[in-house]
Amino acid sequence: MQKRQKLIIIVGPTASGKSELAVKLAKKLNGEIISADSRQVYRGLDIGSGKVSGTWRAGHPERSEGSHAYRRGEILQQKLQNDKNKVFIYKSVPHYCIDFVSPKKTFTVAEFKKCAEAAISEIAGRGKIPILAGGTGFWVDAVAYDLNIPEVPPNPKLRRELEKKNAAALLKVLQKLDPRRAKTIEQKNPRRLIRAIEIAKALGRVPKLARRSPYHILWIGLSQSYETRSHKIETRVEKMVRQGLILEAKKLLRQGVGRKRIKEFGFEYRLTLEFVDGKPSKKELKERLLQETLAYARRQMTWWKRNADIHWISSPLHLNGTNIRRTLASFLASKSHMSKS
RNA sequence: GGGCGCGUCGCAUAGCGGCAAUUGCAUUUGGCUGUAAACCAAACGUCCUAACGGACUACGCAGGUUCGAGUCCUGCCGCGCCCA
Repeated sequence: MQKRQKLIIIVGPTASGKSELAVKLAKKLNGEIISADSRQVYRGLDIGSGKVSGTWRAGHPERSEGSHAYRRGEILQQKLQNDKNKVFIYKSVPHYCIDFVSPKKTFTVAEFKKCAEAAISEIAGRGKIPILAGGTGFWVDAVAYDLNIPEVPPNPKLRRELEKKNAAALLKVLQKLDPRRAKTIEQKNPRRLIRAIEIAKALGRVPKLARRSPYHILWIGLSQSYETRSHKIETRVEKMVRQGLILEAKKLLRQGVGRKRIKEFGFEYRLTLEFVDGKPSKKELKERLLQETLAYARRQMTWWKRNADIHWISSPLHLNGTNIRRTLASFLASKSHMSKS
């Protein structure tokens, strides 16, 4: 029987300190980090997505000599586009799958999955331990459970066509194409229905979702009390606005990213665009940002709550707690391979 | 002082005399098969019941008309606009 690759996964709601914990663990355990955040993959979404501020480095992640550091956004980045070994460095720890896609493109879960898997075997191949950290539940699970996401790329033309129909009509279409999936799907969710039809048209039917676990995983979750969370989020919102969330949105506009596209990058950007258009005041903007962020954190927790494998800790600082320390130690001592199998 | 209009469940809105009362936001809970910070669902006066359901309290306040009033009438209070 083949030994499974070890993987540490860090999850938690926004502003819980995932990045900090990931870096801490990476340094302690000689690991490298894979980001699992659906917006931090894009270049230019820095403040609004809460991205850490790192630099790009060409060459092998471990060979510091002969490699060059580039500040994000510099022209030299173009040179890096073709460099397979480029790596995003934050606090001297390499980060993968972050800050490398044009915001004009759409980067899907399936692409992320490939990116993360490549990074994991890359890291493991060098004898280091991969740490997957991020707030996008679906993306994390896609990797953790090797979800067999159907190989059907988005079909914009079909989607545009289907978007004209309502949920009931879409359901009828799906029922004809794939009655089995029609029974299990959320029957009032147009987005899901459209996607299911898209898959069914391409493959005949929607394949059953298989959940495997190709990795030996240690799940660590960060959670805090409601008070701590709202306090932290309030601080984060203030900081975002101060650091130039509004300028960032304007910059995206200037770069020719469409308004509709920008709104797809989440409520921060949607609300900021509304502010730019002069609807709410700055005070209202902050209030709404706070409100939306709290609601978002709640939804994230809904996703993680049902995952019984997660070891919850309340702060990155509590890594020395007896329980988590023991768990970590036995995980590291367990007999899985560190190198790729 | 005169004329008009408005006061509804946190906020905003709807409500031909049959109403625990519409819708949006917020809130709470939950879901999630290539948009996932997206998208979708449920609950949201109080109490009782496993449930169908029932009881009570509610549309600024006080009266009145009516079998029945958020809805009509009178007065009061508060708010807004216009004329003085």
